[in-house]
Amino acid sequence: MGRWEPDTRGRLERAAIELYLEQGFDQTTVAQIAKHAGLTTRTFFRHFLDKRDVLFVGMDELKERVANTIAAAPAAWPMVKATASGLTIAAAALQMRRDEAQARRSLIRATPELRERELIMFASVAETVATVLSDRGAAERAARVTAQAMLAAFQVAFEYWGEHPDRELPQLVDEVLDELAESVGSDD
Amino acid sequence: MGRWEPDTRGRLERAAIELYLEQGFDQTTVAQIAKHAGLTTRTFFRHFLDKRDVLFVGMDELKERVANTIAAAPAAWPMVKATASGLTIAAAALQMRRDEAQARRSLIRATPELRERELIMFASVAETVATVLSDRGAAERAARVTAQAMLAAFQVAFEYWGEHPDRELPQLVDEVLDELAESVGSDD
DNA sequence: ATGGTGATGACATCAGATGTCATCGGCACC
DNA sequence: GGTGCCGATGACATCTGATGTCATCACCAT
Repeated sequence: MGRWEPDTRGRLERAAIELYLEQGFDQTTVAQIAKHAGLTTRTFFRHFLDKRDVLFVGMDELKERVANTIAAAPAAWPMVKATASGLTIAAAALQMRRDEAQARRSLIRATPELRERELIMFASVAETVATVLSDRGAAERAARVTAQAMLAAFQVAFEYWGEHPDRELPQLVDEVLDELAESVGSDD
Repeated sequence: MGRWEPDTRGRLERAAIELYLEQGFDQTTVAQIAKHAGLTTRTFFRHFLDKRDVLFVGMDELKERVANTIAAAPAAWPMVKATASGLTIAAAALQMRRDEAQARRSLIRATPELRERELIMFASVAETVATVLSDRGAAERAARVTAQAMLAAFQVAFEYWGEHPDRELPQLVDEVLDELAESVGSDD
């Protein structure tokens, strides 16, 4: 697709992340990013919704994979088991890019604007998961609360992973989900 | 405190909400709000962090009330029961200002920027609750996931309340928490 | 009355975001 | 191999949110 130098989008993405890590998100202007990539400000905004968008590319695809995994789970599985299988896929994907994922997480934690965007992303995944669970036959409100709560558990595991980078994220997700079951379980 | 016309902050708040409802959040400029209140743009930003802040004043106080309620719950109560008591307080407070709360919710749902801010607010409450639960002696990670998951349930109830304005929010919170216990309970 | 204090106005500036139009390269089609 | 269309980019303009700076004014204590 590149008419001049190829891979416009990729160049912008790499330039942005490099500058964000170097001098911080707030201190980096879109003009700097564009110049660093040999392009113009206007072109940056043709490829990304806003300055934050750069750090969340690929999340839509991951969301799709989670949704497909849950949808493909055996119909006999209860909601939690099907959902857990989807979350494990996501955790494994992040684990494979550990250093990159941790670096992005650090950036996001250091910048409220980015944290907002991250929360929107998680909420979007939760909504999608809830829809998939509904389609599997679950009651809508129960599907929503299950999806939201399990995504919350995923976030806690993700956060814990940031504090213990040598642990394995999929394992942490399992542990936190167990803790959730124990604490809010109806046997309490 | 008012040197010229009194209640600067209140006038700005009312002007902002009026204009947001009249012509939408995005279509309203800070200059319009300030002019409508007989003040200047600069003064608006002296009283509010940003354009969105106006719609979330009072939430800090509500957060404090929730935290205090949980902290004051009998030490023998399990995490979920103590947390539920705090959430019920919040639900009752919102129920008392039903029309106002619903109007704000509609505005927030119509504007992604505001949704982001709402999620930050919920996350902040969840963090605070997790800290309180930790202080009560719960294991930290279990406290975090319990707080996050129960706040997620609260959000689902709040959302459902928007779709069924005649239901009582505290009752809905109870119902959704029951659904959560049933679905993620360790007896599954 | 008088000087201090804190809130406000007036002005300037910067960055994010968006619209508009010209331009340039590649591609299909003739 | 020319010709013209289409999509991506550059150049320019503009709007608005946000922030810094400084003067000014009312109120208050003394």
